Amino acid sequence: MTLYEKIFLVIREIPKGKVATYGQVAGIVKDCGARTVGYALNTVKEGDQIPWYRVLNSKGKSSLGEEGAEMQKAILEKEGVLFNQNGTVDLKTYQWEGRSFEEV
DNA sequence: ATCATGACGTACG
DNA sequence: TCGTACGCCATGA
Repeated sequence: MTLYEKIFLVIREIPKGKVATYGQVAGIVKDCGARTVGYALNTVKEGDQIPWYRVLNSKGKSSLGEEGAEMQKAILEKEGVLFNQNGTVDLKTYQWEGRSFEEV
């Protein structure tokens, strides 16, 4: 199993209506840094069934461009995640309490 | 095997 | 408080 697979497995565990940060995922999948998580998501294809939109940076905002961010925002709102005026997510409210990779 | 790159994070000015 | 600089690790050429 590659590191990406691990990352994807963890991200798939993010429940609907919750979000996680790159750093958090990196912490769960300890064999990598935050950048690797983002890089992994970048390689995700559309048919991979990965809820990439539930992963935000430490600011609680999408790291994509404006366009991607808006799309992501739309999807998340559809799942019940509310955004602030500045387009960020309230992490202390919606951040997923991820378990260790071992539990998965 | 090496070089350059990328959806991040933290420290410092 | 905001902006910039540097470090992190795995992947693809």
